[in-house]
Amino acid sequence: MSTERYNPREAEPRWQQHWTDNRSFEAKEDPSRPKYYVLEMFPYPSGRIHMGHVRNYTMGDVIARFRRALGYNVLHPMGWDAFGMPAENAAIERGVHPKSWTYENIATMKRQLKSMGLALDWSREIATCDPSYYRHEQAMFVDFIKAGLVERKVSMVNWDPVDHTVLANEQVIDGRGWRSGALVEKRELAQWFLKITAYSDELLTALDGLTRWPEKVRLMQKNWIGRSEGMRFSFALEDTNGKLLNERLTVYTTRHDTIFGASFCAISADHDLARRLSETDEGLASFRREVAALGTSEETIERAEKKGYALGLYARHPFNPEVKLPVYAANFVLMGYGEGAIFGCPAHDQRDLDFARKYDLPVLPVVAPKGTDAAAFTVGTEAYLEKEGDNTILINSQFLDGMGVPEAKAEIAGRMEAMGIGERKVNFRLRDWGVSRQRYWGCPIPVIHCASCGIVPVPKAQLPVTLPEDVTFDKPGNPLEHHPTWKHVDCPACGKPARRETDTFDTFIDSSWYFARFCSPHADVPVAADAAKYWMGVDQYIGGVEHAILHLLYSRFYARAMKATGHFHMDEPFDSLFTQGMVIHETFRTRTGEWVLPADAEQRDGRWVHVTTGEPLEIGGVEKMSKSKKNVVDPDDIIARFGADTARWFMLSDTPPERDIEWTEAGAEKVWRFTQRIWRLVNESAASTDGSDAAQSLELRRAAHKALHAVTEDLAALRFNRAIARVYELTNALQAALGKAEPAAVREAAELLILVSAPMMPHLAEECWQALGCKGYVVDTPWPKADPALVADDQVTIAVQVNGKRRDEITIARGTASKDVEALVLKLESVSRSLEGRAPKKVIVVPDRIANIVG
RNA sequence: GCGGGCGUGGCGGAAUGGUAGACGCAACGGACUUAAAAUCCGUUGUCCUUGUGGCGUGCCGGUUCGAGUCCGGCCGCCCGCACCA
Repeated sequence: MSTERYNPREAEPRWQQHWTDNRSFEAKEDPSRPKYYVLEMFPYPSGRIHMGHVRNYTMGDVIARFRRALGYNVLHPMGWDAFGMPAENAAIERGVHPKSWTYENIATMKRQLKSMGLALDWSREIATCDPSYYRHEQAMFVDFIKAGLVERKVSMVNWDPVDHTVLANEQVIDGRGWRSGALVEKRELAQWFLKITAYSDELLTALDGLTRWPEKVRLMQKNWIGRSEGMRFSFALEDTNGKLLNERLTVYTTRHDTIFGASFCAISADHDLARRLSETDEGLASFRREVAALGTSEETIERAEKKGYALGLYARHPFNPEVKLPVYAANFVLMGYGEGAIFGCPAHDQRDLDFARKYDLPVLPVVAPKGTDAAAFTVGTEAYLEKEGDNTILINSQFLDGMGVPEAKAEIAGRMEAMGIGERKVNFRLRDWGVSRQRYWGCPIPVIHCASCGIVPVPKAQLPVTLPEDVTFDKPGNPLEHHPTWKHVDCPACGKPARRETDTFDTFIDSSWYFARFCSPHADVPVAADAAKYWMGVDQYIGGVEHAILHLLYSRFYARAMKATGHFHMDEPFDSLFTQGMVIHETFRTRTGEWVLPADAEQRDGRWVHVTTGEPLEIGGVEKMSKSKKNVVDPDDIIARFGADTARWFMLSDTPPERDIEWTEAGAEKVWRFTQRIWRLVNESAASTDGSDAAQSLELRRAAHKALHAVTEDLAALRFNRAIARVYELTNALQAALGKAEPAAVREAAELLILVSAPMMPHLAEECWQALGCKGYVVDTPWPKADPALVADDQVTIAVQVNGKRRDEITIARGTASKDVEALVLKLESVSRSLEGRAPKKVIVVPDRIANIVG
């Protein structure tokens, strides 16, 4: 057979053109057909696509093509998360305008994505930096203001001193800015907030309904929202002389049962009381400065020592007037949670214990395992925390003695409520979402500040508020603030000179509703209801786990906020979520420690050296591909050398999609050879006309239909690596049968091989389809149906065990009755030998699987 | 510290409580070739006394006719959150 090699470089662009000309992937609403919306997290146009994109978009594409073949009306759109700081950094570093930088990147990346042969509907392409997109974002924000979902408050913010902007709590990682890596400082600023906390409970409880989300992601969100049930109550305060003040101290606790173990109270350094007292107490003022300096910095992370400053105030114990609890300002009490004030019970809280030991405060255990002698039970340097299964009771606690913890909590809550000093209260860890950013390349916040009218939303008729293009980046901070004219406008309410808001939105807002915009990307409302009702929710959403909290939580909130303002109809936009693993690669570095690109490393005489310098290289760990470690490969290179199908197939083979996959050159070459093997095999199949072995034909047909059946199930469950293993099996079976099986069987197997591999290698499939002389195109061919009679064998080989150890196997007709199997196995010589003369006590038969003789 | 996940050949990994190691890679042997590459055929968990054999899914124990899978306890690795009262 002298078939020419398959040439992806020639074939792939040709098929891509065919699909484009054919408008194969443009989606139209069609209520008569079942829809399927598959979406991958859209990319930030950073410059070029990376292998992580290749993996992510390949997975989505396989699903899109598979569902389409199954008869679904598939929506598979693509767009650009186009606002963000790298564009401004490019402007600062290279003098390019953020807009042109962004659009050039989009052009490059679009070309790259097209070269992957993705089944995308490009007619729905959106870019979040386009006014036709962000005008709707602004309009919805105005509606959010009216609906009370927006708040402007002065608050302590996380200030990134490198990027000169505010960060949300979610964007501070280990005390550093998520993008700049700079140590975050605390500052007080007036900021715009979206009231995500209004939905805390709702966002939490609705997680239970997201049954097709990874359990891990649901848990992460659950912990992030952080619901806790406790009590808010207040202490009477007195001064050093025992004089009652006309001010009470309110604290939050989840352990009100331990109230008799209280030995101090502590308030945050930012607490209102501490602020006021520091005006006259220089020691306190300096303590407050010290705490502020620590802020969210590294030292805090490394568990700064517990420190406090005694305020000279005492809290009266609500049930024991004899006991006075000294009140401290303390560095470990957070202003943002609960009341910013606590009571300390050292025996049962490690932080409180550390604090008490330092300041020599009493440590009185009040909870102990049942049966413990209360007088003898002490706590040393480790607080006693009850573990699961501990049977604990209250001790040293007057009227609570002998009660269990839940009972004691109920008792205290009841008494405090009766006394009118407190009530049960649910608290959340989740904070409101600060959305103001002091940056240029973002969506302008559509608000005007007027000296007489206050804050005035921009009237919808005046939207969009577009970004000025004539900006400079020669000084730090926000170019919008420096712009000579842009911020000066007349107040829409009174007409007097006023000032535009110069903050822009956090870019997470842009990505919190794009999935809905894709339903009607050209509509003159944010989301056209009919289109959204047809296409939403997203049947399969795919992206990295790194978005498990931020993007996915914001989107869930946004859906609700849009619903509340009439822009959307559902709460949960993503029916099914899949988080794929990263692409990892070996790292190389020189003796001097400089990272080297894999493309510049080569093996000579078993040693790794630099391609041009010949310098010896050390092989480092296999790590996530990153520019800093230079262990990246360029998708363009791979596609140019091997073709898109090879890159796609590699990304799906061997490793389960949720795990990290290691890219290797050798692996890519193997896949490339496999594409040639399929090509050769299909051509040989087309020419195979003289086989006549009926048994081989049946065997091949069985193999083909089994493979089809298995691939169908595996793709539906996103088990791409298993689907691919089944394709290899079919390839092997076809190869073995060539020249022996009848031409019809060979042809059928070849056709099925093409069709089941098509979602993964669409170009090669089309090319093979033509080579085999089939009608039409693979892209228009429905997914085949496996013949059940061929999928199930009529003979099965079952294992025969004696006392759970495999001793033999027998081949019997499928569905043989248990009693017949039993009779059969008891006659086996291997069985009687293994029984060593004992009589069989019992025989367990699992039909078509196994027989186990107990004796 | 809290929460979660994972430990299977030389490697990536298969395995509804039912024949552990599918499939791929690597390695080895052979065919073809002047030679190499490519391709094709075969072997490959491990041990021994090579059998109709023993052992084997991180370690220890349990449930079961039967455990990689379920339960309990360790060990190791990975991830998320982290002074949240």
